[in-house]
Amino acid sequence: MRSHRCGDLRVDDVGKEVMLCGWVDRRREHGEHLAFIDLRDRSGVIQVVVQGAADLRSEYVLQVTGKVRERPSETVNDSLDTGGIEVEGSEVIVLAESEPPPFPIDDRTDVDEVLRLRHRYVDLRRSRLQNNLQSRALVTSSVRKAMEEQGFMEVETPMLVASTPEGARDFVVPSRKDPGSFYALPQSPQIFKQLCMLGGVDRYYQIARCLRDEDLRADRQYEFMQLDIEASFVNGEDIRNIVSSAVAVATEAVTGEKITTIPSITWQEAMERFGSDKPDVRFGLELVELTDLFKSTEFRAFQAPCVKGIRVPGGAEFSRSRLDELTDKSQNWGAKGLAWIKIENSEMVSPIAKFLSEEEKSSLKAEMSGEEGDLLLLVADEWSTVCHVLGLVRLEIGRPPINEGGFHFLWIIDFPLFEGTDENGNPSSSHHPFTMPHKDDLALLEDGETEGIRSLAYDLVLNGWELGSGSVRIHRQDIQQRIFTALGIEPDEARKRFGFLLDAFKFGAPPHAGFAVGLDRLTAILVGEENIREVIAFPKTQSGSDPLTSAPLPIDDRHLKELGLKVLPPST
RNA sequence: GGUCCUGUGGUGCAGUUUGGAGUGCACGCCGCCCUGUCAAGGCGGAGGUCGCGGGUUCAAAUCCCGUCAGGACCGCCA
Repeated sequence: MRSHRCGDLRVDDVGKEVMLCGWVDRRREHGEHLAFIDLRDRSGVIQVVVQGAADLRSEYVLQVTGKVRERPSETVNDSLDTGGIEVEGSEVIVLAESEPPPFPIDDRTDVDEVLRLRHRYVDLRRSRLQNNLQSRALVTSSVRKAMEEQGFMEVETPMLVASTPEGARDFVVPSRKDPGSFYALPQSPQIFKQLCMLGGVDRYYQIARCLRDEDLRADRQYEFMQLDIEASFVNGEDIRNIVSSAVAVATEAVTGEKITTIPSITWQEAMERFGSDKPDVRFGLELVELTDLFKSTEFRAFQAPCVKGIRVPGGAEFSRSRLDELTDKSQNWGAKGLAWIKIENSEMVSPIAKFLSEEEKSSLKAEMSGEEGDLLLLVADEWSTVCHVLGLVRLEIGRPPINEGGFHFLWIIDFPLFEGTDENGNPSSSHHPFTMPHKDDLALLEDGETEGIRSLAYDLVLNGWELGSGSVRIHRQDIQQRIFTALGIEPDEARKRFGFLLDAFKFGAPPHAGFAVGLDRLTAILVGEENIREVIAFPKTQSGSDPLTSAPLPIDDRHLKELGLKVLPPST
């Protein structure tokens, strides 16, 4: 139906007879004698000149036959790639008419997102999404190539799997043949990729769809894509090098930026300095350790296991309402309060100034390198609360837009093996129960310790977003048994929950390790989008609905009955 | 489960603080004019459940309560 794409034509094509197809992007009519039509397809826009009246409207689909000609020099449009030429339309066929679109197909209008999602097929015509989807395709094709070149083999794993009690809430699929039983949709191919290693696949990868029924965020959808990787006879560093080169290839493909080495810091350091296990290192405002300084303070609020602060250069200008807002948020995030101190006219100006001794004030200023005009923000509490809250305060105050400051990849290593406790008071795995403990901490595990044990788990972080995580897996049954014991999982229970996997490990398990990279997030950051919905063709809203198809929807009773299901009335 | 923000012709906004006639701006739409525009231009016109429900008031887009939808975040996400 067409000989060329609109945006591909150049001055070299002058004189050619072409046939183009596309949408009416914009029209400029000059009465019954002359009209200019900007014809748009995926490649771009070209001006079609029509002699005589043209009864065309926005978004009509046209097939245009005509000759490419150079524009008169005074009418060249430098802001268009095709601006030096135009097509003299000799025949214009309307392939489809269009009602006026529900919103403008341009880049200037910031349209309500529900409207965009309801008419996503129209939204997709806009260059923002066209470009984003193109970049997304570039990410997947380039990482595929990178993985293949490193000797990885793509293996597909099932979408209908057994539900496991670990991790996120599962999406479930009722079994028709076995009413009352359910498949789960995979949260990740974790088990299967490890089984691939048992199966001698050696180097596995997959661009895998993962599903988790947890509340959505700007960087979270129910379903998302991962570059999933597992390799045998490698250590964690090998895996990190493999992943580093894959994301570097993707970054260069999309942005042209070369990523050479990706620095590593330990989880401990990330928490101490940035109050986060996914630090955004594009800006300062690092946390300052102040616990010792207030060791014997008279001020009750600072008599806590941990005190840290952030120095905000120039922050003395913060208004009272801004500080109150920060305090409210800090409390919402779990702190008892947020202490603020302004350094004005060489004085420590603060509601709490009177509770601090002169010595405390001067050493605080020195410790935090406080200068005239600065604001000092302090939190005192348990170590984890202090880090968590100040980490969020830091982002609230200083975080730049996602597309500023380049691409700061960072490896976070030496995660703790356990974190928190479950409802029975047993420690929980911070990554998953098959994560290999750090070899230097194996002795602690022997002693029945759980606190302070590091694991061979690692995360990849980009500009403050967790891009993915992975670990060295346990391939020895004795160590696995120790972990289950530490987690309070009895042998019977372990057999029930992970029996098939434990069985598999009896038959010659190679040492292996793996990783998974969130491709929606990677793509979003590479194209400078704050929200992964902008790099997904058909995303869901924050409440998990799809305004286009109205999913989720009830199903009829006959269908329910066939599946052996009954819907309870909404609880009140 | 929680905190905060948003909802006004088809679209994007202003108006809400301090209640007084559906008032305004830009784009789009419809009609007419226009032979070199390119976010074309000129003239004219149509288009409104101010998300929804209730309350206060002589009077509510505006104040109060509730609710729905959307968004950001905390919890949650091995």
